Amino acid sequence: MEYYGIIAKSKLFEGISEENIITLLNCLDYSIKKYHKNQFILKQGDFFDSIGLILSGNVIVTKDDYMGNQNVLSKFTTSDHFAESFAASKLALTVDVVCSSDVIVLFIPLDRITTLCNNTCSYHVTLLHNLMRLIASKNILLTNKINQMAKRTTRDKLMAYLLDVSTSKNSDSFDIPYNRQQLADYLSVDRSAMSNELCKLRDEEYIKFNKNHFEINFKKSHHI
Amino acid sequence: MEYYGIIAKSKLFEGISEENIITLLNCLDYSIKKYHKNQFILKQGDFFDSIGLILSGNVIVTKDDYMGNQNVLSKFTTSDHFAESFAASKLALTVDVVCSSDVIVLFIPLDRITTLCNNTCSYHVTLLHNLMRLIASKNILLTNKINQMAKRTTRDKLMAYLLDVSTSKNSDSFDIPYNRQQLADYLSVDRSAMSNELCKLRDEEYIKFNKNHFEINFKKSHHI
DNA sequence: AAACGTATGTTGTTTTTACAGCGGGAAGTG
DNA sequence: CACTTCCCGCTGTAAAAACAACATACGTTT
Repeated sequence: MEYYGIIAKSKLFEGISEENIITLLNCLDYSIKKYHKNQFILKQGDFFDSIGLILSGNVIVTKDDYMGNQNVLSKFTTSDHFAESFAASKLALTVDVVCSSDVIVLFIPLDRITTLCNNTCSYHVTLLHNLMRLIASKNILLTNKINQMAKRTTRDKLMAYLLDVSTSKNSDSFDIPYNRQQLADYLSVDRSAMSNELCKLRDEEYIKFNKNHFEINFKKSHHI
Repeated sequence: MEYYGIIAKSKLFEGISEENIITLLNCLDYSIKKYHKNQFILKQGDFFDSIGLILSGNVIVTKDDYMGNQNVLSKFTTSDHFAESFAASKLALTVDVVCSSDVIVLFIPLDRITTLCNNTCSYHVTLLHNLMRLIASKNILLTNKINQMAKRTTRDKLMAYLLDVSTSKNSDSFDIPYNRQQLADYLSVDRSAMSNELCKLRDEEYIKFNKNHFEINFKKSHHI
């Protein structure tokens, strides 16, 4: 296996050295599979009990809507992992996972991670904690996003988003990780309408911004 | 402790008998706290390392928006659990947890669940699996909801939701667990506008419905 | 039967959004 | 420099949503 470096870079194996990964993998009953471009790795409706870790290539997660359009929900690349929530939940997949290039994937059965082995190789617990932390963190992110998207107007969506970022960075002045188009996609609104709304918010002195740097000026206390 | 029955009913301890819960709790270094109505259990910004399991009473999860309004995000009652994602993610709370009645809570430190004890009490692993399954399942639900809410029009939101329910029930004919107002709240749209759109969809013969029973008539294949 | 509450559908008005299109500025490139 | 590309802001129009108000149906209570 020439892939230890790639595995070590993944968030799943964070904090575990390459040497320890070699030992650990022996516990994990892993398998490696190769796919061609455009091949399906997983299909909607499948049940799947393993985590996928991409050793090489790129995959996309897609979902068909009622008009038959294929929507890309997310993209993953080398060292990223996928399907962990489906494996852990034991629910059927609600999406497709498709190769956008030739791909090599390492699969680790989830129960080999959650059921600690007898020899308790010391980093097995780290892996379990990483997995749980990753799934739980995603949970928080998704909940926050829903809270932002649930606002009825673009203005309120923006305010909710900016307030969340401000809170997490613990400052009224902060950078956001998106440009305008990416932010609009994130909030699921039209870019130009959003840009317009941002400028109105600036003119009304709720916020200041320059490129992706923002300052907010409303934190609570607006009302007595 | 007169609460074993309540604990046994929780999803966290599903599949573990009351007797085994008594044994298991000894491993878990739990604590029990009592709160008055309107008292805060957890506040935004807190870091918290335990899972809360409600032994008695009701709590609400709230979040303040930029206008200072308190929005209720969810409600929990006896046998429900909360804060597991924050504990597992090690992230700061982005919400408040407040008592809407007098409340008694059982707190279990998360690392006592994820770090299995030496005597390996047999149901410790079940608890860990339950926890992971619950967090991962919520993850899937949230992802699906985002995918539905991300549609730009009420019509598309409805279609995405109904298609998801249909897929999960594996049938074109199914009940949904919401009345109109609840569905509108779930999709974060206006009830009457949504009701209107549902009727248009019916008139265009995309769907049929009666109360909370729906039949869909579009599944893919609409386009060749 | 009458009165009431709840859930749902309907209609008209106002507000907000999407959409398409354009222009200007910044950054990169030949 | 000339040219392209990308990003962002701006505008007008058409579509959609929110909102408010009311109608209808159905069950329950009195």
